[in-house]
Amino acid sequence: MELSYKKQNCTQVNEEYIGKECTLAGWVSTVRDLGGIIFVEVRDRSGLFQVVADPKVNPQVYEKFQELRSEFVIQVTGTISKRPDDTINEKLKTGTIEMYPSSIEILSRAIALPFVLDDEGVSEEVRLKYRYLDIRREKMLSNLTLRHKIVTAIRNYLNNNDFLEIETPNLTKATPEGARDYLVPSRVHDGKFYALPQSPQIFKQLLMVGGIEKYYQIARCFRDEDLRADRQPEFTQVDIEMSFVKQDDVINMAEGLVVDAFRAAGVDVKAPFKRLTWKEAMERYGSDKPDTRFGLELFDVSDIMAASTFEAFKSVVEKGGTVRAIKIPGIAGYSRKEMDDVRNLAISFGAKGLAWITYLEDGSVKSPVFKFLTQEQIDEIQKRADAQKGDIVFFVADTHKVVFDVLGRFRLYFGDRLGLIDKSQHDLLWVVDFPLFEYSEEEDRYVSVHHPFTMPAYEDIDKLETDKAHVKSIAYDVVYNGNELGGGSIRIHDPGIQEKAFKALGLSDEEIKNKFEFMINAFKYGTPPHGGIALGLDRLVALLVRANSIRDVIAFPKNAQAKCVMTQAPSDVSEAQLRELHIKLRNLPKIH
RNA sequence: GGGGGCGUAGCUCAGCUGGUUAGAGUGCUUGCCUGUCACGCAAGAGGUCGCGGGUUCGAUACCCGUCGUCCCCGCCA
Repeated sequence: MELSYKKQNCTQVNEEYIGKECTLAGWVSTVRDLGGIIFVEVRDRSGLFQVVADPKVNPQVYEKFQELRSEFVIQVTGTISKRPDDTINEKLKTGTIEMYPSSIEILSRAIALPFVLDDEGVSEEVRLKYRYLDIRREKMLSNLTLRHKIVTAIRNYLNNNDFLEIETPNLTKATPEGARDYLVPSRVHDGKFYALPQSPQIFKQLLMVGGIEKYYQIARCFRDEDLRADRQPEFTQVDIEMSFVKQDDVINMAEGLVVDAFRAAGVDVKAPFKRLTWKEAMERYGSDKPDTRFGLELFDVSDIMAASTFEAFKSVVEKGGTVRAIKIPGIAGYSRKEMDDVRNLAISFGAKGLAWITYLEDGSVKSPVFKFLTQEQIDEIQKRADAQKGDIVFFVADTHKVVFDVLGRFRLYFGDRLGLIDKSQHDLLWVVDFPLFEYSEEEDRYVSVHHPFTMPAYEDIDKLETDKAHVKSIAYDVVYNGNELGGGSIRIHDPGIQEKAFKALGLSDEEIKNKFEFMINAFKYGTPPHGGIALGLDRLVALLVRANSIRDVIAFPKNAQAKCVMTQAPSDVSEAQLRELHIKLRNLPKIH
C-alpha cells in the first residue's frame, strides 16, 4: 500500500529496485557520522535500510543529515544503488543495497531515549513505564506479530468451521463463585454495580439457547486476584461454545484449532493428542496438568506401609490417606545439607515430613525407616521403584491431595534440576474425567472444580445427592508441556440436573433464584445439548515465543502489583466524580 | 495475607571488614575523522547511593522501619 509519506517499506526494497526511486519513512535507528560521510539506518516495522549522505553527491542533504539523532522520524527519497562489493552487510536483509537520498525531511524530532532499544538487559519496570518505546524493540514487535498470526489462524479455523464470532457484554452481573470481580459503579442506579466478566460463560451458553449453535469470541476477561508471571488482571481467552456436541466433538474441534495455532508459530504438532484421566494424571504425575516430557512417575506404597510398624505412615493410611513414593535417580551421593534442603523443600510444598531410602553406589541401602519394615517389605519397595545403585526413593504420607501435590512438585523440581526435560518437545495432551466437586476446608462444603454448569458424568448423576466426592464430570483440560492451555466441559442443559447440581453445592433456593434465575428460566425454553472450551491466548502465545511472562506478549500489561506504571492506573478520582456515582470512600485519598 | 530476592549516574552494574575525592560499560553533549554497519579516537556533562530513623568519631555498606519492584505460596468457579 502506498502512503502519502512512504511509498515502500524498508525491507520491501531489494536489488530489483536498483536504479529506481524510492520514498522511505521511519525512525533513525543509528547514525554513523564518519566525518566526511554519514550512514543512517532507517527503521520501520518491516526492518532496516541504510541511507548515505555524501557532501559531494548532495550537500544540502548532507547538511540536514548532520542534525539527525536516534529515533528522529524522517522521510527520505532517492534512487536505490548497489553497495560496493566490500561494504555488503550480510546481517541486514537489505545489506547489498543503499540509498543516496535526493531529499530528506525530518518529520519529528526525539529527545534522548531513557534506554537503548537494542539493550536486552533493561529492567521491566523501565520498559513498562515507556512501553511505547519498548514496543519499538524487535523482540516485542515479533511477539506482537506472532500473537496476531496466531489469532488470525484461530479465527480462520473457526470461521472455516462455521462458527459465528459474537461479542458479549463487558458490563455484566457480579458472579457468585470463582474469582473476585472487578466492580463498576452505576451512575444511573444509585448504589448498584456492574461487574466485569471473569469469562463470558453464561452468555455463551445463552447464545446456545438462542440457536447460534457455534460461537466464538476472542474475549477479554477480568479477575481481581493477585498476579503472577502468567496471570494478569485482564487477559484474553479464545472462548468457544457448540451445540449438539459431546466431549469428543469439542476435543476434535479444539485439536484442529491448536494444530493450526501452533503451525502459525512455526511448530508442527499432530492430532489426536494423548488423553489421561484426571485420576491417572494425579496418580502418575501428581498433577492435573502433567508435564509428560520426562518420567519420574509416582507409585503407591500405601499397602506396604499399612502393613508395617511405622505408626506415622500406618495411621495415615488407616484414616483414608495415602503413602506414595518417587524415585530420583543418581542423587544418592547428596550431602547431609543437600538432604536437609530437600526435606525443607518438601515441607515448603506442604508435607509434614519426608522419608527416604538411599541406594548407595557401593550397593548398600540406607534408610531411617528400615527399623519399621520387614526385609520382604523393603524388597517389594525396591521392586516397585526399580531402584538402582545411586537412587533415592522419597515417601510422603498424607491426604491424597497433599501427597499428590507435594510429590508432583518434587517431580517437577527434580526434572528441572537434573535436566531431564527435553525442551525441544511439544507435549500436548488432554486430561479428562475431572471430579465435579472438591471439598473446600475453608468453606466447609463442596465447591465446583470447573464451574456449576458442568455436566456430571451420565453414570454419576445419582451420586449428586449421595456421594458428591466421587461424581466425575464431563470436563477436559488441554495441557502443553505441563501448562494448562485451556479447559472446557459439556454443560448441563437439563433444568432438573442443574437444580440438583446447585443443591449439591449447598446453594439455597433463594440464592439460586437470585443468582441464576434468568439462566434457569432460559433453559426451560428448549435448550440444545451443548459444551465448549476456553483457551488462554496470552499464555499460549507466551509459551510459543518462550517468553518468561505473559506481559511480554501483551502490548500494555499491568505490573505484578496490578498497576499500569505508564498511566499510573488505578488512580484517585475527583470528589465530584465519586459524588455522581453515589460513592463515599471509607478512607479518603490524601489531598494532592 | 505470608515467604524470598533486588533498589548506587538516563540504562545495566561494580563498590573489600564501615574510612574521608563513589567507579565501569553504555547512552548523552562537543571536537576530530570519507565506506561505516556494536564505526573509531578524544574531551565533557551527569549522583538525595529509594526514603526515614538508629548504631558509630565516621554509614552507600551494619540494624530497624517504610516505599518501590520482581518471583513464589495462599488466592485464581
